[in-house]
Amino acid sequence: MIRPVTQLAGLKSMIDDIDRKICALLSADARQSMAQIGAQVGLSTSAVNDRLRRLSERGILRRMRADLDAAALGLPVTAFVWVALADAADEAGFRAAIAARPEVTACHHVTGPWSYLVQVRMGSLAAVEAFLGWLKAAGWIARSETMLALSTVVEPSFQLRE
Amino acid sequence: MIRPVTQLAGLKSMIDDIDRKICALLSADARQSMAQIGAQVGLSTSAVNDRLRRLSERGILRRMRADLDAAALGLPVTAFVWVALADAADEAGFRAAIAARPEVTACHHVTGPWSYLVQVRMGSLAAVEAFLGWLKAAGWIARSETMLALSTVVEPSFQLRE
DNA sequence: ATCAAAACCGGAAATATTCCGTGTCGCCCC
DNA sequence: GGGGCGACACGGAATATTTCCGGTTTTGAT
Repeated sequence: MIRPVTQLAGLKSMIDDIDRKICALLSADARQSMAQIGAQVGLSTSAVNDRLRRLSERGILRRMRADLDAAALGLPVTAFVWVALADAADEAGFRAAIAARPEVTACHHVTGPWSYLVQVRMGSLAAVEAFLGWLKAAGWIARSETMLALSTVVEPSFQLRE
Repeated sequence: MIRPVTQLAGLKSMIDDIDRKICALLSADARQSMAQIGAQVGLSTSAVNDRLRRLSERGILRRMRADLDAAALGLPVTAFVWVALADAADEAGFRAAIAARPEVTACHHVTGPWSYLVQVRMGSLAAVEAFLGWLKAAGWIARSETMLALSTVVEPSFQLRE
C-alpha cells in the first residue's frame, strides 16, 4: 500500500482517510450524531466513538465551537492592522497584551516589511480607532497600517473570546 | 433600564445578557450539555434548549464546528496574499473561483491599496507557489504580495472546507 | 505462520436532548 | 382595573445519543 507523504515519517500521529473524513464532516457540522457519521464513513457508532476519543487524545480534534453571527452580536467591523514594532519594544509584552484582548481574532508574526498582522472584530470604527490609539500609546509600535474588510467572499467562522 | 446601542433600533434581533453568555460559553466549548450551561447562566435545561432554538432560528447561532490541528492534518503553512485585481478582471468570476478553493480560509474585499486579502492554509511552500501561479495564470491579478505566518499569537480556530 | 496490539462490533447502561403541559410575568388594548 | 396575548421558564416523560464493556476480527511485526 502506498501511503501519503504525511504518513511516511513513522510518527504516531497517523491519520487515515476515515479520520480525515470524520474531521471534514465535523468541520462542517459538529452536531451530527456518531451514528450519522458512522453511516457516512462506514463504521459503527462505537467505532466512531473510539476514533473521536483517539483524535482528541492526539490533539488533532481540539474542541467543538459555536459559529456565531458577529454582526448580530454587535461586532460588524473587521479590520486588519499591520504593525511594525518599535525598536525598543518588549516583544513578549506586546504578544501578551495582544493575546489578552478579546477583540483580537487573529495575530500572526509574519514575513515581510511588517512585524505582525493583527485581525480584530469590533462594534464600530470608533472602537478600531481606540484600539489603534491603545497600540500607539503603549509604545509598542513604530508604525502601522489598517485595512477594513468590506464585503466578504470566504468567511471564517466567528467565536467570542473569553 | 438602559439598553446597549445595538438594541435601540427596535429590531427583532434582541439579545439579552443570558443569550450573550450562552454564546460565549458555546464559543469556548460547544460540547457542554444544556444542563451545564443552565447551571452557569441560572436556567433550567429546557429554558436553555428554548434559547438555543431561538438563537438558531434567528441566525445568531449558526452551527457547531470542530476545531482541528491544521498542522497535524498536513497543513502547516498559513499565508496571506494581498491581491490587486487586473483592470479587465471579472470580479464576480474571481470571487467564485476563490470561494471554490478549499485551501482558502478567508477572503475579504478590503480598503486601501489592495483589492482583496486572501488567507490560505497549505501543506507546503510549493503549494503556496502553485496557488500564486494559478491566480496569475487565470489573469485576475495585476499584482500581489504574499506574507507567510511565522509564529502565532492568537490562533483562530481551523476547519476543513468542503 | 504466529502472536500481540489495535480496531471494530453489538448491546446495555448512563446521559442528553426534545417535547409536552402548565404557570408566571409584562405589556397592550379595551 | 381587567382581561388577553405573547414570550419565557419550569418539571417530567419520551426519545435520542453517548459511553462503556466483553468478545471478535483485522493488522502489523517477527
